Amino acid sequence: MTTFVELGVDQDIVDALSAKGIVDAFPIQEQTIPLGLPGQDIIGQAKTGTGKTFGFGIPVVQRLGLDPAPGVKALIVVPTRELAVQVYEDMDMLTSNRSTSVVAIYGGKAYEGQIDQLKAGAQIVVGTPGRLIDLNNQRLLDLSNATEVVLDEADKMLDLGFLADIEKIFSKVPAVRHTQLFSATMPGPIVALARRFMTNPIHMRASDPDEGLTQANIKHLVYRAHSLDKDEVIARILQAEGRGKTVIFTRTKRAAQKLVDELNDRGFNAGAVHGDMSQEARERSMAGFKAGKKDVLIATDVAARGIDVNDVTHVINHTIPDDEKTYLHRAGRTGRAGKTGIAVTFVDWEDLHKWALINRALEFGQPEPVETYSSSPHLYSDLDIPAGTKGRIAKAPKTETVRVPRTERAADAAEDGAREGGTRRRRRRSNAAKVGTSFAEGAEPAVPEGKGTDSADRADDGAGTHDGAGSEHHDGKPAPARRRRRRRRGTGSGAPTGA
DNA sequence: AAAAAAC
Repeated sequence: MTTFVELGVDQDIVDALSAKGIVDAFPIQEQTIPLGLPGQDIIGQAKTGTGKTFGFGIPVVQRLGLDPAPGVKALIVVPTRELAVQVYEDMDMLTSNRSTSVVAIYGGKAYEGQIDQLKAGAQIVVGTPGRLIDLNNQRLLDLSNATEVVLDEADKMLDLGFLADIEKIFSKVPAVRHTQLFSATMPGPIVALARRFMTNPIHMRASDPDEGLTQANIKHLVYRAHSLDKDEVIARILQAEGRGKTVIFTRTKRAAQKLVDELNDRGFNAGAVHGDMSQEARERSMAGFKAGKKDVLIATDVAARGIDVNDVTHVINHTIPDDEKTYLHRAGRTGRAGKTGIAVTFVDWEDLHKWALINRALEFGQPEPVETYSSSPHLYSDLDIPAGTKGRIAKAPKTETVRVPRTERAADAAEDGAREGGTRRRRRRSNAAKVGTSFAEGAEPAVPEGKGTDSADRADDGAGTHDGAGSEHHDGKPAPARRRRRRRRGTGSGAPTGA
């Protein structure tokens, strides 16, 4: 571990960090700060929750120096309002021992306060594109001296929904500037596009490219949601012991609202964040969640990126995301700053192709979602994809990846994959083929209703209690239908539901 | 196609 002092960070910034208990630099910070300080353009890529914000933020603050001249000298652009608030708070912390002033500029809020701060001479602006351009058009935000420019969640900022705005913003800042782009995901085509806005950028990756994309601290569990009462199952997960805060993602704003109402009706203390809410209500939810007044947050993908909340132990994908990038960012709300987390994904029947895509892109090596979630609290042993291993199941034998093979062929292939660590490419191809097969089976449920066994479990579960060992039964019968083996696990699985 | 992002 390197300290910030050793990286050449100014003492007042070091003091601000250590006041928050932050002394050692994370790898992405060790790599980018020494380059960012002298003004090197950087594309910084590091996994979720590994400290990218300080990776660009510290150089920005330090490069502005102690120049008291008012006016915007640094611009940090982010994709959502909540992220603007968060990055603003980080920058405000970094500048707490110097006079540099920071302002957050984003929509859904009164203009007045933001304009006042700009007029008062704010030097660092953190904002979302719409309001930034709005105020720039009104000549209330002068970007002509913003020689420090950062795109956070850069791949998102450069995708179609934002690109026109970003081009507009780049046309307003000086041509000679220091430009930093950061994200956990940086697809090749986006990197190529990004170079248009940069000068000889260095692409820094904080991890071995061969390591894969997934965060090693996060365990991924994937369940088929066909004919599953997801609300019920999610409620049960929320009752599991050993749970801290949980973020639940839905595909639509309506689904998010419906779920938060449902969960609150069931007595949970949940909040929502989505684009149909007033900004005030969004921020109330976020603040309540961060402060621990609510321990469940239901969100659309507005909260998929960047949001950093301590002690989120679970991410639940009520609906599977569209692509692997979104999957990675959503899951990355847990397992941050060295902590561990669990990502649970429910795959609806019509979304099997999305799972196939994500499974292949993230190299989970899991041909299909496991059998329907059984409603028992012992879910954590059902499927255990060793993250950060490129899905090389063989490399984690003690993990005992067990699933219910849908066909003999699937079983054979799974064993094949488990045995031969060196055949990743071949296995991946065969996995892809298998997923294709299961998807192509069309009208027939890929897991036949034979999982009625699980339906039975569900019915039993209505009683509310379970014996701790998953291998045991619910109703006196041995668990015959429970075809998968279960493994006792310390957290969450060993305890009664506590319903 | 949804979500996000200005009023």
